[in-house]
Amino acid sequence: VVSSTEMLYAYGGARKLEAAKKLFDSMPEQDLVSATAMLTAYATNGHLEGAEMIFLNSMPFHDIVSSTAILSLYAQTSNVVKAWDLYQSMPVYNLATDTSMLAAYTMNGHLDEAKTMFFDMPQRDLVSSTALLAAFAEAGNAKQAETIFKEMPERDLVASTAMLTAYAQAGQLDLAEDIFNSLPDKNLVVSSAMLSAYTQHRQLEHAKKIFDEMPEKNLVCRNAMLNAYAQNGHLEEAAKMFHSMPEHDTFSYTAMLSVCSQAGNIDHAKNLFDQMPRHNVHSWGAMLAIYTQTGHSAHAFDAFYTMKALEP
RNA sequence: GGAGGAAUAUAACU
Repeated sequence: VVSSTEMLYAYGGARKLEAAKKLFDSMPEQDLVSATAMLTAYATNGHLEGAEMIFLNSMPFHDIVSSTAILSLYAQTSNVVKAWDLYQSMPVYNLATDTSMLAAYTMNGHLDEAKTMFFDMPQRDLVSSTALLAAFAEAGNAKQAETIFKEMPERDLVASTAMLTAYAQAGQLDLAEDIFNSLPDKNLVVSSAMLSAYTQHRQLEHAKKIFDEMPEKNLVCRNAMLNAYAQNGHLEEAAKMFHSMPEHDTFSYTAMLSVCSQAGNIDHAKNLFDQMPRHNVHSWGAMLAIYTQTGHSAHAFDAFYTMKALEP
């Protein structure tokens, strides 16, 4: 059971959900630990139904680790109410549990609840502090983010990235650059954050330089570069970027819809929209912009109401 | 042997 669980964990981390499922189903005995590893594999892939099924049907009982695993998934998938209900029902808490509940707030724009949660927690550490810092960052509150950052006894790359984003959101590009330049080791995430900071401040050349110097690239940083072109009016470069990407997600498509909107190309937009794997408020919002701007008011109303219905 | 934090997209509002 132990070695199979290690394998399960590895499959989960490698996003090999099918392989994980197969292995889990073939295990002669499943225990709470292996079931939690399977739950986490679903969670890593954003698969809420699968994770809930494991949680409800494949666990002899729930401990703090298994409950925290699904709590974290509720946070990621914007299920704040489910997260709170589960959290309430738990007999004991620890730092990871509290931080997951905190993340349910910070990841979904509930800044006031996040603050209350954070200061009511019996313990705080680098991880929980970074969660709140990121919430301040998103709210454009660099001052409060800075307070948290400076009070941290130790900082890591994750915390520094959150602080960089806080400065960028607040329009303090120079301070964001200071953080970036002070880092001895950079990764894909912090470089993407800096890239987007340059995009936001209309410094396309700097954004491109960061992108070109990145030793590894993934979907997120390619989307970020696509948006650097799109948001700075370089429509042809944006299209070229889009077509050169090995894969696309809803972020890539929505960025391209915005390119079509700027180019006034409604037919291409419709094509892209139909190709999208999923539609959400962002894709409908982009279509709304296109319809509004081209005077297709009936379609615009459709898009508007569809969007409203999708809103959480 | 299993759980928590950072980067990318949308009309309007702020």
